[in-house]
Amino acid sequence: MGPHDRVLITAALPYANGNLHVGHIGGSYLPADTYARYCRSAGREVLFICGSDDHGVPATLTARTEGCTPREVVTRYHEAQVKDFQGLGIRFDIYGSTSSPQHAAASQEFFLRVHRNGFLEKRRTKQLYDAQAGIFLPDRYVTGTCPFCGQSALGDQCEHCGKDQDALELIAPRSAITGSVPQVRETTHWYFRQDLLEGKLREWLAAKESWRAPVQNFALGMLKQGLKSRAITRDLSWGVPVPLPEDPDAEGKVLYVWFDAPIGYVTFTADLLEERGQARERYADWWKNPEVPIYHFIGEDNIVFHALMWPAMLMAEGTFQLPANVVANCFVNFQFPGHDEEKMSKSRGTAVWIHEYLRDGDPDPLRYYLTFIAPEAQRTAFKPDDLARRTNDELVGTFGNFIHRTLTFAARYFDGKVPEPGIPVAEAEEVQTHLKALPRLVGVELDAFRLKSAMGMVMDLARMGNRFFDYQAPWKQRKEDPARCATTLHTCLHIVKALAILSEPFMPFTSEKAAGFLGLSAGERGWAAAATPLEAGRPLGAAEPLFRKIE
RNA sequence: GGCGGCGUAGCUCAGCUGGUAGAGCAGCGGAAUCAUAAUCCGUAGGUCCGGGGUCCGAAUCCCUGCGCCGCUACCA
Repeated sequence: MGPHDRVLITAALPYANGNLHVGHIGGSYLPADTYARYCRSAGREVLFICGSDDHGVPATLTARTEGCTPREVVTRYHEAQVKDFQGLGIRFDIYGSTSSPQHAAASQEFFLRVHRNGFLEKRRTKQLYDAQAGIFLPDRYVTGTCPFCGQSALGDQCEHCGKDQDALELIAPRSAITGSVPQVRETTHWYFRQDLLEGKLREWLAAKESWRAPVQNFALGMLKQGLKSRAITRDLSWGVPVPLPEDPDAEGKVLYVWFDAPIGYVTFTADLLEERGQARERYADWWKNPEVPIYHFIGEDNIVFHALMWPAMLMAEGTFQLPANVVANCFVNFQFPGHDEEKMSKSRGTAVWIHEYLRDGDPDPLRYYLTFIAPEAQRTAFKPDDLARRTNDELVGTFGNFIHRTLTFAARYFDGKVPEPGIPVAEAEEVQTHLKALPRLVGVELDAFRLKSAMGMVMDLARMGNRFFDYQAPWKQRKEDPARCATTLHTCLHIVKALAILSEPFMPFTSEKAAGFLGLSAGERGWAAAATPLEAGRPLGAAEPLFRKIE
């Protein structure tokens, strides 16, 4: 058993205004699912939480374009995302929605506590307003000319000179939504005084020893520059209403998505417990219990929020514990053969969409490949050729082949049963020794979130199996030394069992099939069971190829 | 501009707190035939981006130059 008996794992909330591509999966959902599966296999009590982030401007714009309601937009994408996750075996305990009434209530309560604790400040500001669309424009929806370099720029930042912009300073501003000339209007917003928490945040972050360096460095670097208080309300109709009924300024305002979204993790935890017949309030057993580590899996773009703003929110609220780790991956770029690496992009057609992949692709090879190229420390690129090569060489050739050759051999020459080990053989004992230690070794890597390394150890086991099989040459031993042959197969079957169990976090569908060949019941598939061999006489099922070649 | 990252074999990358360069794939040579021709063995291949410094000793620490990249607060 690992360091903790109970863990709370979250994966970044996908925005419910688009489909998922391999970058999303590799960056956040797959690592989170892999870790969650490992924890479950190791016997820990796990809550694996995710859901769609339904609020925000883009959903309202999509709705406007399509002539439907934001609700319809987010429902459609929410369902599409659920399908994608299921197809890939990403198994959340709950996939909630931030547009639920429960979430609104939870966010409002959180807001009020932060307010009462003195971390909110009301300010009157000027902002650009699109009269034609009838909405205040977020900075990035304003285009114009950069006052610094004279080139065209967006309202939040100039791409040419890199300077931060104040949308109000842009020359000849236009609304990116309607193209009309925006008006300057006054409005009131509530600002979150995260700057008051800089010292506490720095102290908390600096003490983290096991965080990935890029995450910690990045967050500490931001702190060095100083946090700005940040508006956490918006003039929109789609979102969680600001819960200050006695204040006329609050009318028609909602919470900023990045304020309500992370609270979604808490809401969904309560939703899940309710589903399981417990009181919603029991969420506190997880969120306010220092015995339970909370791990947030996110993409690199989210570091600011999860390592700074969200912890600041939790500190300001005052009753929650802070995340134990924020596990961030970098982006995955995309590279067609013969082309330069590019960002995943909808418009340029350089994204591999999950629903398209799943039409004729198997989930496990994608999971395997994404874990192998996982950008744990730096960006990497998704290359279709590379996916095919790794599938064919490593999954078909090494992993699948070892299991298949072992099982077909046992079926043919040992009557489809696990043989009684014959005489002791030194090499077989070495394998036993290795297998005895392996679950723990792989577990150490997983608990340190070195998923690529952990999976590499599992693949190495398959290589070891092939090497052992060839070296022993049971097809020869069978005739010359049947006792040794029995030992060989007994050992190989133990390796198959270990592969079936230890590959589960990475390739759950394959693991399920392999465990089925061995007739392993759910109770026999626990992580530590990989260390012990199959008992002699156990009947084996018929093996079939675990993977098919690509192309 | 500010902050950060990367540059190791033909390719993709490992190399934690400094102690004689590693893996997979591709290449070359061989073995084997139980297996989805899937496997195994052997072999070759690197002034660890350049330059300085610290040290008995640096891919590893410090400085500097070059090249690539990211973030900069609503793209995982």
